[in-house]
Amino acid sequence: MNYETIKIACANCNMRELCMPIGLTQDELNRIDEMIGSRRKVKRGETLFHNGERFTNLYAIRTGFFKTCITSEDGRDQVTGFQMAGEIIGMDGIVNDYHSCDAVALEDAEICAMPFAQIEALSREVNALQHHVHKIMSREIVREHGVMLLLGSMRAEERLAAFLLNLAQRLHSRGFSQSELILRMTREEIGSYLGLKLETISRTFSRFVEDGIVAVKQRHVHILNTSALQDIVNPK
Amino acid sequence: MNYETIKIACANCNMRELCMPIGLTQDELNRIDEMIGSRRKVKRGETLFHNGERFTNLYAIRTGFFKTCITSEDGRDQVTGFQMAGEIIGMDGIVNDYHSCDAVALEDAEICAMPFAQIEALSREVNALQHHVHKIMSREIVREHGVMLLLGSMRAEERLAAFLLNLAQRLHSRGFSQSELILRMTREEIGSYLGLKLETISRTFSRFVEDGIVAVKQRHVHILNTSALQDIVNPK
DNA sequence: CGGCGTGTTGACTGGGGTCAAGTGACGTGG
DNA sequence: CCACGTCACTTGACCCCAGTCAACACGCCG
Repeated sequence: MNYETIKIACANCNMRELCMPIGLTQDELNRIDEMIGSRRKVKRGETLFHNGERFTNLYAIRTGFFKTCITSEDGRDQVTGFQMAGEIIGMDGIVNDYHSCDAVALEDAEICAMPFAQIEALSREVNALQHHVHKIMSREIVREHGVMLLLGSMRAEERLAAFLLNLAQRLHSRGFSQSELILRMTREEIGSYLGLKLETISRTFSRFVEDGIVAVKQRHVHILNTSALQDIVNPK
Repeated sequence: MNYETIKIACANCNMRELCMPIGLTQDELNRIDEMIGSRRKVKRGETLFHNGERFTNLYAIRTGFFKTCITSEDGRDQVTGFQMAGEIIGMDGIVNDYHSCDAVALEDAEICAMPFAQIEALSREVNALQHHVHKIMSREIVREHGVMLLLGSMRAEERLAAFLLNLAQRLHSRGFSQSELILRMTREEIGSYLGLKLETISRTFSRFVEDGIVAVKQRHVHILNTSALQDIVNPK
């Protein structure tokens, strides 16, 4: 049996509590299940959608890790976020019916494509779904406020510390260790997200290692002193 | 008759095409009218809502000018946006039922408070309203992507040039001159938004004046050479 | 008229960018 | 299984843009 054809119901998906509203009736869950058009694999390096592509779906990440990035007219690149299992991407496309950023898999991934027209139709009938969609978009707006604060007023050490804490916290809430993590992105991609150059990321990692705050071996990061990181982000 | 009590119907509001979906029937428009709870004045310097306040409404700006800003634990301040007539604010509050930023009037303003619960209820029945709400939130997400690009990869001149062009464009689409504008915010607030210090804003303005790109007299800005500004934003 | 908030300008500093060299991990193909 | 090439990363030297600190100017309002 080809794994790709298995239809895993939302009801049985271990990401459900992250990407679906809670407290749905069985009937409502079934209807959402029907809405999910296709589950698809995206190989590392492939794009799930790209700038200029017609918008039709939101995507729920089942497994894997993505980055989203925009490119300005003159070729500047900016990573706007890193997304992991249970998170929803594609909302940039709603406003103009075209995506305005690229979503690239940083490791092999599986996603659920959810036709947005059907999300809208169903959320007219299932209040919890409607409110959930609003919350997801609001959450993204608030997250971006935080990134603006980081980009607008933090120094390199503070940015990287905040980045590591955020990643660790999100991984932890998915059942992974809160102190050990594997970076799925390059130093350059971290730098782009944080508004820094890759050399600065590298140097800042080295300083953290010197100070005994983290241990770094390639993309394996071990956070040795969480509160020191927190003190860097929020100097008293 | 007290002006504050006048109820101006959405149907007659000259901001309608900016904050409302187009193509509504008269009946739908009337229902939206009923939804608008209160029209209220906010004096310059007053806050419309603030961080930590319970979220109940979205607000449509009828007249006036606002800034939204967040404050980090250690007291850092970041202006996350400037909003003008026809724009909707308050969407940060949806995700947690509490606002996570402050909205401060930079000039005397009038707003329409729209109870979000009623927006949700009505948008279950009026498809155009539902889609409009989604588009507004998506637009905000995309706008913030642009700010991230600006903060993450632009130099001071580029940031200020992009800021001025954006302001001028938005004012122009509201029927104002596309070359003359009055800044409603201080240099410090511009700086906060652009991730720069007020001295840098001041110096960059001076350089633009030297180069004959703009004329500046206090908060009155006259854009003399739009394409020069565009070249600064997008160096070829 | 005087005081304060806002803006301008100068001198100096420093954090992060730039450029360059070198190292190490990994995958591919012989 | 090893040689090689590529890509990612690290580190150093130097530079420059924006931050910092400080003095001063201007306009507004009491």
